[in-house]
Amino acid sequence: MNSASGRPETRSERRRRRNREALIQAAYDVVSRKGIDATTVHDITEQADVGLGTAYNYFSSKDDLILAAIEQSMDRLAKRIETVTDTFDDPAQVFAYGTRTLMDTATTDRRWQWLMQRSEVIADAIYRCFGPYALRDLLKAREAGRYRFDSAELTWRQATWSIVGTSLAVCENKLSNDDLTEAVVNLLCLAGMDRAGAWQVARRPRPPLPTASALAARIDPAR
Amino acid sequence: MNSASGRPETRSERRRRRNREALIQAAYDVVSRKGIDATTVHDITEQADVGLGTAYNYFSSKDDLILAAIEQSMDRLAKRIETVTDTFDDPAQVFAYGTRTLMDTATTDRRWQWLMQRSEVIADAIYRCFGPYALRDLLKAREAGRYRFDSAELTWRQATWSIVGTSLAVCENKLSNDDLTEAVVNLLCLAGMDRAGAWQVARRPRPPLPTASALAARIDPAR
DNA sequence: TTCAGATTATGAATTGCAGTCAAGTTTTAA
DNA sequence: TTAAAACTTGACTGCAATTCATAATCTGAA
Repeated sequence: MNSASGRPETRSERRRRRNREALIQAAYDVVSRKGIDATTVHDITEQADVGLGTAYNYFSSKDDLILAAIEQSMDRLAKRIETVTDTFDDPAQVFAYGTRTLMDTATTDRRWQWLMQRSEVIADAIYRCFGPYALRDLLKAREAGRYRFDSAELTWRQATWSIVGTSLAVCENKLSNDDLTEAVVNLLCLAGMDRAGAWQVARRPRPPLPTASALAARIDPAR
Repeated sequence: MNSASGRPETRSERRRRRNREALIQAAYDVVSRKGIDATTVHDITEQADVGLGTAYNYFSSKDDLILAAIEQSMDRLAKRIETVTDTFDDPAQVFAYGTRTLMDTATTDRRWQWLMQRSEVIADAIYRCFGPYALRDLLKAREAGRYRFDSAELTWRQATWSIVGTSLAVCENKLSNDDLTEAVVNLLCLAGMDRAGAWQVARRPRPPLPTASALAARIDPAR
C-alpha cells in the first residue's frame, strides 16, 4: 500500500518487506531441498537469518508460510506461460499449452516435485493462482466455438485436480512422460472438444518457455 | 491364509484377527468423529481397548492404520455399488453411476467428509479400491462403442482426482450438490462421450444403493 | 500336565517439532 | 531527547508419534 504512493519507505517498512521476502525465499529454498514434511520452521528461519519467532509475526503457521512461497512461484510461472500463449492464434491451444506446461513443470522441476506431497494444498493453489488466466482462456475458446463446456469454474476445478493427480503419478513412475500428451487430450475432451480435434491440438509443437531471467529483462529492460 | 484351509484358528490367530479388526473399526469410528488430524493413536487404541504399543504390532504407522480403515470402507461401498450396476443395460451408465455415487457419498456421509482432508491418500485409495471395477466398466463401455478413450488407466486416474477435487469443493461449499450432474457429464466427456449423450446418461434416474445391512443379508442369508 | 522358548501386549519414556511469550531491541514522533 | 509503540528473539511449553524394556501369553515337545 506504500509502494503505490510515491512516499519513500520508512525504516521499519523496509525491514518488514525484507524479512517477508527473505522468509518466502528461504521457505522455497528449504522445501525444494528437503520436501515439505521434513522442513522445520527452524530450518527456514535459520536460512532466512531471522529468529524463530519472527516467522510467526509474518505468517500464522508453517503451512501459511510455505503456501505463500508456493503461490509466489506459481504467479511467476503463470506470467511466463502468458508470454508464450499471447502469440497463439487458436484459442483452444492456449489452455492446452498452459495445462501441459503445468504438468511438465510439476514433473520435471525438482522444486515442484516435493510440493506434490501435499496435493490438496497444491491443487487449491493452482486453482487460485492460474484460475484467472485459465477461466479467461476457457471462455474465449468457447466463444470461438472450440470448446463446449457448461461451467468454466467446474471444468477448471476438475482440470486442476486431474493435473495434480497425473503429475504425481508421473513423479512416482506410475505413468511415463509420454502419457502427458494423452492427458492433455482427455482434458480438452473434458472441456468439450471432440477427440480428433483434441489430438490435433495436443500434438502441435510447443514453443519453449522464456527463462525467468529473460522474462525479468523483458518486463524491466532498465535493470 | 488360514480361513481358506479348514484348520480351526489357533488361540493366537484368533486374537490377532480380533485385534486387527478392532483397531480398524476403532480407527474408522474415531476418524469419523474427530477427523484424521485430530485423531491420536491413543484415541484409537483406547476405543479398541488395547495397549498403545499394540497398534504398532499391526500397523507401521498411524497413517497406515487409518489407510486400512479407509480401504475397508471403500471395498464395502464398491460391493454395494456393484449390486446396483449389475442391473444396468447400458454399459455407459455403469461408470456414470459409480462416479456419481462416489461423489454423493463423499459429500453426504459425515464419515467420508473428514477423509477428504488428506486428498492424496483418498485419491490413491479410490484409484486402487475401485480401480478393478472401474477399469472393467470403462473397457466394456468402449467395446460397446459408448466410450472412446485411449488408456483406461490414465482416464481412471484423471477421473479419481476429479472426483476428489469436486467432492472437496462441495464439502467446502464452493460448489453445490446440483453441480455434481454436470461433473459426471464432464467425466463422461473425458472418457470420450459426446456432450449430448453424456447429459442423457447423467440425467437418468439413479436407483438407491442397498443399505450395508441389506447387502450383508443378501450375501450371507444364513446369518 | 509341565515348562522352556517364542511370540505378543503394554504403557512409560523418548524424541522431535509447532507454536508461545516474556524480555530485550529498534523505531517513531513529539 | 525520550517515552511509548512496534518488532525481534530463542528458551520454553505442550503435544503426539513412535520406541523399547518388561510382563503376559501362547505353543509344542516331553
